[in-house]
Amino acid sequence: MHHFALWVAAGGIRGTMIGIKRLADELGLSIGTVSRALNNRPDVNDATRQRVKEAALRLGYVPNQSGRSLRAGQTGVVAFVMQTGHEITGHGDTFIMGVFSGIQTALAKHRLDLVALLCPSDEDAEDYLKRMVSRGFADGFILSSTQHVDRRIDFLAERGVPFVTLGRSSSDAGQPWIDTDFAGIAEVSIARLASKGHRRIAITVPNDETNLGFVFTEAARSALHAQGLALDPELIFGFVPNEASGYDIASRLLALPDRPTAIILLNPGLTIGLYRRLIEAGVEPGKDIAVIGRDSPQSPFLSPRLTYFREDLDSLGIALGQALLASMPRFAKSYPSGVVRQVWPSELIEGESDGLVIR
Amino acid sequence: MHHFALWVAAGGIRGTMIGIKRLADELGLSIGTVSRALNNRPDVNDATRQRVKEAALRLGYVPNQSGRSLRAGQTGVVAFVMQTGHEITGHGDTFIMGVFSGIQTALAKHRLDLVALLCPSDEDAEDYLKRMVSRGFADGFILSSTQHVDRRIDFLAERGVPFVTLGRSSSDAGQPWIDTDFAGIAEVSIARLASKGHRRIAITVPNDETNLGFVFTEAARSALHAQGLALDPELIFGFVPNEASGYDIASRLLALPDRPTAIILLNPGLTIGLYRRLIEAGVEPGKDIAVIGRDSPQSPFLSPRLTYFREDLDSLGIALGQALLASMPRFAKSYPSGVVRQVWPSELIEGESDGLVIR
DNA sequence: ATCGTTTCCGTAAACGTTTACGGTATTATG
DNA sequence: CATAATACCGTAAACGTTTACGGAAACGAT
Repeated sequence: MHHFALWVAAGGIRGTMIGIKRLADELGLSIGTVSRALNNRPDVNDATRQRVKEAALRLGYVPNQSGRSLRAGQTGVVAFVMQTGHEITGHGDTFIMGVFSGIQTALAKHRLDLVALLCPSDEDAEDYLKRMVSRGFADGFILSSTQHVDRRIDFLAERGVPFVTLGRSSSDAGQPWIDTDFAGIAEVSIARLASKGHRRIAITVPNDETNLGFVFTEAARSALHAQGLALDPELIFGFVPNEASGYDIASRLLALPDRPTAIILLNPGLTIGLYRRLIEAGVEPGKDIAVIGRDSPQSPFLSPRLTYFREDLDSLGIALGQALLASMPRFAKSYPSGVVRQVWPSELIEGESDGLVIR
Repeated sequence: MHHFALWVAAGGIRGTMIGIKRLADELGLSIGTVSRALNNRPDVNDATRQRVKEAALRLGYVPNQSGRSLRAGQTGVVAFVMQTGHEITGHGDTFIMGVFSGIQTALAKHRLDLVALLCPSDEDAEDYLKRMVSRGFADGFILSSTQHVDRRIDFLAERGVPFVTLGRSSSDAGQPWIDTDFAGIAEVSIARLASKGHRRIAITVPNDETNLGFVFTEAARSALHAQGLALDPELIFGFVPNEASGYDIASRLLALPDRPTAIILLNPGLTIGLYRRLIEAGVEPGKDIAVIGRDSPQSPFLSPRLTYFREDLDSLGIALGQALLASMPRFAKSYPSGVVRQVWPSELIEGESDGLVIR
């Protein structure tokens, strides 16, 4: 049986932590020599180095991060900042996981670790970031869900902290960013719909100040213009990034006196809610209305098959990671100079959901 | 215009970092007094304390984390450990975000920060954890996706590091855990199906060594036994936690000479893939086969409506956070003693997908 | 006025690293 | 053999905090 009565971890972290001093004692060496041996400094005997490394491995010694970063002024950590709850919501977990994976492959070359910083939903995003930066939590930051005006960007730039953003912003401190190619999405989808005779095309934009809403609205406007169409304000549907919002949008759309014949869903989460509501109303996607969406784990499995835009998230993550590395003084030399500010292409996966042709 | 040519962050982190020394100089005080003032120690004049706090706020001073944790031997950080890619996959992002939110409310009382540690998919999970623990990254750890035998548990217990696991394991070091009530899910769903006349009920279990597969298999076996039924090995479908796997399971199921009349999906991601494949084959969920699933953001919007089990993730997260706090020496006194090892109840949401009645 | 308390603050050590510097053997050079 | 160069290692300072300790005022009581 186990000691159910009082399970309080024995010594906390420090209790059993094995430090460089302990390792040095074990070897009969000074801590200086041990440190140099482990860090592959030139002025240490090869035999000694082997001996030290062997002992370190045997005793499970790993340099204490606090000590190291205090001395070096750097942490070896890169932080991806997101907000609990309302962040990647609607994209499904594969979105963020794909990006993470890419970032990590970029960071691995320099033995940097990626962690996700979770801003509580009841704390101000800017305050939280300030706290984390000032505390010296990481050597570089990756910001997501960038706002139209985003004071976090100004703050980081002013502090001289290396950072990149996933998503551009009108707050521009000259920092690198990578963003979805919303212009491309607008052009391709609207041209496609227009060629099928659609003239009333609805779009969806976030309800809040997320910057992509501004970007996409403009992109859609000019794409429509290029087809000789106008953007009807009545056909701009605000959303929050979840499934219920898609359901709600469908309701509003169906209630319209002059219904659109097509809709472009900017957020993947919307799709299934919209589908559900349409089906309830006996309106079949692809047959009675055209729907174009974004990628999510569910996208390939919807019935009727969804037409959607897909991005290569892994390579996006790699680019994002490299952009950050290029702006970190230590690593900049290994990367081409010049700020990365790049829209990332989307590929159109053709399904049945936009099959409707207006004669 | 901006300086596009060479955007390398100015001084890195340290360059502009304002430390306690700087703050003390500014105030004409010693660093000791400043520190005491900020930490609400009794032996400092109230007027001085106000002056210090005001100046700290004005200058944006935040104690450097490395210095602080080096001195105190604690970091003020709790780490949720997950694996990039294969972790929460299939559950949708609301699952993990709900849990995070709960954990954070529990931690907020003690001003602890929650971060997510992302083990790269190409690194061994145990090695990664060892690295993070030894480096002193956090004061406490929350492990997820526990394996049937999970050496991480033994390691943490041996090191005396406070930790809890989300999901039990056969590796038992007496640590606290919280897990889904798989027995309850098995009993309720199987009793429900049996009462509708089902006798060939298929179940799904993870392909890998994830512990919940072992737990659920046994739970299902005894729940079936209670209904006078047996668990047919042919009706145990292995899965990986994603949508494509659900599609695949449906294919295998349809190809069976003696098809099951019902299936229980243990992972939410499977559902939509299974639905898709069934619909392709002209087999309608709820009419031609009974399907019971788990909660995901999509669950309420599937057609036909899914019958599924839902958990209150926020309260689960709170309990998980409190369990961890109770095992941390600093905070244990604020929490009831006794190890938390708890299965978390699920609620059945009735839909149409299990409507099929066998006469 | 003396002495004991209390209040407040400065000093310095410690946490675990890394690294500049200096010192002692060892080897090379004349 | 004497000297210079080299190889290797120990010493100590520094990073930014927190906190035990001690000291100097200010205050209270006798």
